[in-house]
Amino acid sequence: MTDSHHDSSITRAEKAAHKRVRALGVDLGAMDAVANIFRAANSIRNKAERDLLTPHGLSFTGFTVLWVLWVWGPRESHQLAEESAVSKSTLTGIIKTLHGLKLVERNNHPTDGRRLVITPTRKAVRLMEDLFPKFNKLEKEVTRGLTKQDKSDLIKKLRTVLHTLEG
Amino acid sequence: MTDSHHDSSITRAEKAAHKRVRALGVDLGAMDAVANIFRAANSIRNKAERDLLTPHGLSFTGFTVLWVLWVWGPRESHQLAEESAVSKSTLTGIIKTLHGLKLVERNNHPTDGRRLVITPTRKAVRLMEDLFPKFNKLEKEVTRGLTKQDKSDLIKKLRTVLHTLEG
DNA sequence: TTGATTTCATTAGGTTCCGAACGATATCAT
DNA sequence: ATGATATCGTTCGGAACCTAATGAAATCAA
Repeated sequence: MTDSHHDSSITRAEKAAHKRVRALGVDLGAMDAVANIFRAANSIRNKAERDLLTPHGLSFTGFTVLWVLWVWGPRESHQLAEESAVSKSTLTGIIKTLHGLKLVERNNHPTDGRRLVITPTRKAVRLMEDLFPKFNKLEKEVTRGLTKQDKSDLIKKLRTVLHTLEG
Repeated sequence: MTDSHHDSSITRAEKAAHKRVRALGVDLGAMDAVANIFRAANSIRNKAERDLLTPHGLSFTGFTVLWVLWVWGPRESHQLAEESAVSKSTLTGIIKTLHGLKLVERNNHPTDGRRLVITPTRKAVRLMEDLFPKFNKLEKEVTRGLTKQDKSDLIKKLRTVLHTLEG
């Protein structure tokens, strides 16, 4: 039997891992579930950066921040950091990079001198209108092995995990 | 459109995203599937670093590299980089850090002067024997909202995505 | 009004992360 | 043999990423 047969079977790495931990009373289902979440996230991220983002000078996180601004409109720094799932100090650097690319404006809050309001520029809006459909095309491609129902089930299970983590 | 509420739940973010892209002929299922893979991976990673790894001076990637060495035994650099899903240059830095922690040895390849063989130390093996069951406990906790069958389904769908990416 | 506290963003210091360029070694062609 | 090519790991330059410390501004106490 050759490996030309395409399915979603266990990998060599997983077999080796099972062998290693078999004696330790480990929950293999939980282990493989978490490991595959990481693998999928890394693979998709790398592909998106390579095929789509790097040619535009954007990192994945930079794209995420721009996406949040595109969806929600102007945001204060701390909100933007939270929605983008990065620390405030990381956001400071990202904003600096995006500002250098003329993709965001930094404005003082009208009444509170400590706060900063980040606004996407017209250039950023145009970029996202071009880039996001391409990104979604990539999302569609990487999930093309799943039916609509499969995707719905996958989303539901991942939300369950997220809910557990937040609870 | 002005919102003074502060209820940044996932549902809210997803609703806003849907509203933003509704007119663009986007595949919302693919979008949410990918977004939730990223969210789950980030959350689990952050929790593992915070609760388990940072107290031992390990980064998540450092832990991953150690895990690969623990499962497979001594590896050459390029194999180790590939199994750990990092670039060669990143691995150089990680190995430096792990070497500083006395968790790996760096040995020349017996016949090929270019190659490097990385070996986990006894200290590393002891550390993993202590750490991995705790890590698995965390994996069990974050997936406790899923039945065994749920986890099996989740794994299968993620493998399908990975296979699509590799094909 | 001052001083203490809180709440913002930034800076400081360090690791992780990448691609590209680099030296060193091995291999291949002639 | 010897020059060209390929394959190693490292270095370099720069961005991303974190926590802790700092600076700046608002708020609270008295």
